[in-house]
Amino acid sequence: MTIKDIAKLSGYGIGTVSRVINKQPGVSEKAREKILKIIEESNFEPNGNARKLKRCGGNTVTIIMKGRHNSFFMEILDRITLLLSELEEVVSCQIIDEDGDEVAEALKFVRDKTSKAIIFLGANLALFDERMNELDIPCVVATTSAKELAFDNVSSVCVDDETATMELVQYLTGYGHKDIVVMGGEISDKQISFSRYLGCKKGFEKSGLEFDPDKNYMACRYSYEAGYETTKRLLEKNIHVTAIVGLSDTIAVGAIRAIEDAGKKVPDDISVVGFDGTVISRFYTPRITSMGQDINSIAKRSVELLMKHIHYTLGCEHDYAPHNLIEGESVRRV
Amino acid sequence: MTIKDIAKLSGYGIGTVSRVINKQPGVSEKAREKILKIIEESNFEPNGNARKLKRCGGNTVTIIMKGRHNSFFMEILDRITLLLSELEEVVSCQIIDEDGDEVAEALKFVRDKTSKAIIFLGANLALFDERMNELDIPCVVATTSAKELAFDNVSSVCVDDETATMELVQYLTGYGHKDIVVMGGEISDKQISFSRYLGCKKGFEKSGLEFDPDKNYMACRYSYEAGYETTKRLLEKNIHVTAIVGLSDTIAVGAIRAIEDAGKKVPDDISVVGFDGTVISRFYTPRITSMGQDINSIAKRSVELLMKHIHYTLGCEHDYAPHNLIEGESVRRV
DNA sequence: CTGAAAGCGCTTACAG
DNA sequence: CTGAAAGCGCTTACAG
Repeated sequence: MTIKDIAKLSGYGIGTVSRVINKQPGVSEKAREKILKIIEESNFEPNGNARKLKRCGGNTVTIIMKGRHNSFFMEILDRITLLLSELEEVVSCQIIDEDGDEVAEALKFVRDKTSKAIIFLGANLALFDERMNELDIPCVVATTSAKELAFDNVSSVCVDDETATMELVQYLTGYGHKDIVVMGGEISDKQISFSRYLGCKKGFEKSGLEFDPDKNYMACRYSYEAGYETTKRLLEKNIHVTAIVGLSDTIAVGAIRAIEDAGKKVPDDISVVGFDGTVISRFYTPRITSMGQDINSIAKRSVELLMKHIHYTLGCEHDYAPHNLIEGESVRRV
Repeated sequence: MTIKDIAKLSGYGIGTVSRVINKQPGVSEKAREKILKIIEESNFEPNGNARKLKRCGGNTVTIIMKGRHNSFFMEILDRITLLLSELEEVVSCQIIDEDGDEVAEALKFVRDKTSKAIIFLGANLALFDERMNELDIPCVVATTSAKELAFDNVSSVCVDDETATMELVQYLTGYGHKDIVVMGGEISDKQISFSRYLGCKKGFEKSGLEFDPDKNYMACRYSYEAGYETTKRLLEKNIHVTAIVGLSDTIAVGAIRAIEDAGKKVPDDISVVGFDGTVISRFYTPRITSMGQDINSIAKRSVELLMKHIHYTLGCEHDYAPHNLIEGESVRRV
């Protein structure tokens, strides 16, 4: 069943049928009704590939999500997908490895002419290199700031990671903690982890504590397993620690599990805080105090910015979404 | 940059270029080399939409995942994606609501001619109705058995939910539990929850306990929140319960949280077991005893069956993947 | 308001 | 082994 069949069946030409399908003006009410009826009856759906070929590209909004075990991203993905489908956008999702190359992935979709816009859920800015010249469709990076990139088609939305992390550390020092170890991503100035690292440093310093990277910071992937292993290594060193900052809730969960396995209690022996404010932080035992990222804002603004790009081709914008500390039961005063 | 440009640049015709691109025989080594070199230099990528139009359909394997907060599905998705990309398949993922209509979603991809095959991650068989006539591409349903459907293009892989659930209940009764409440999905004979429900029943009966649906089974969505609320309601009833079976790890987590919030302890006051064997069950405090589904097997067999369909168009198969109990710290003897 | 025709960028018989 | 041509199913000026 093609547009040609519908034309024949309706007695009109394929041009008129096409106009009806695409809700274009310049068709008599009579023709529209008749054609619509026939389309309805025959269950006709235009061939997407032909349309995309003719239109020189698809109209799918592609979401590239980095990391498969990231419930924080999943929660954002959930919101974004919902918002986009309310706008009747066709959305497709690609999930790549935490260490994957999101730009290479995005390029595929551009070359393949299927996507009209891309949302990156997580990003390593180091990968946003000269290949971006080819990536000439609207993009939004969610949860990482793309401000310094200064590409005119790449907007971004994220929380102020530096400030949020600083506040998280200060929260602990406010409870009297001095021996704090922070566990977060590899420190590269092109990654989100770097802002958080700077935030840690500031948090320590503002609280009058010295920040020694070797002592106070441990690189750790954002997973339960990594949080567990890193904490285990820390505990084996047998140094005095009263609080651990996991720069994701997954790390915090792994940390708590490792502490318990070492025969200690959270928060009685060691306090633990997380980052992201994902659902598990509210359902873990003990509830985990976590720096919550405003998932709704991130999703909403990401979609808004993308739509702006798509419809008005304005310059790009870089927004902050709110963060706020969610208190749980995993911190005690020392 | 099109195939025409490559033809001009290389001095050959577009037919020859096309043959080179598609690795078809009947091209001289000389021509192949020259054309390949030019394609390389110009960074040319054939227009996917034109190819798909010509070939009467895309070659994407589409995965339709039901439910956005399902880390069990995410873990399977992870494996399947990996396996498919090792086979150099193009894969795309659609995430729909837990209560969404996966068949309607699949139909979109068929009508749109983008997918060559579909993997359903989770399914409500009630939706697999006469619309399936139109869904005439290879399909695999993962985690739900599609055996009774008897469509010749729909294979399936899942654990033996009935037996697994029975064993889970028996595990508890083996530890002396008699007052057991099971929390699982709505009981409809077209859903996975039904097999598990039957398994419960069997487990009770085989242990010499009466199974009263009103007393021993509570319908509950597969989420932390639902597990929490359902358990809260249960505890408020103030009936004697020594063990709760959550038919997903998320339900079990919610249950534990609710029990703790009621001032009781797991497993001291109430034992809790989960289902799925997801990562969180191993990192929760206490570690949750859970009926593990063999994620690797499910993923591997799903991909194998799909490939069989795609390449040999054999009849469909319905496979069981292994299940095995993972003991944690959430059960005590009574 | 409507239709005939060109053309999007490929693939694939067909003829050489 | 190679090229010219038809055609996949649409959209969109263009002419009427």
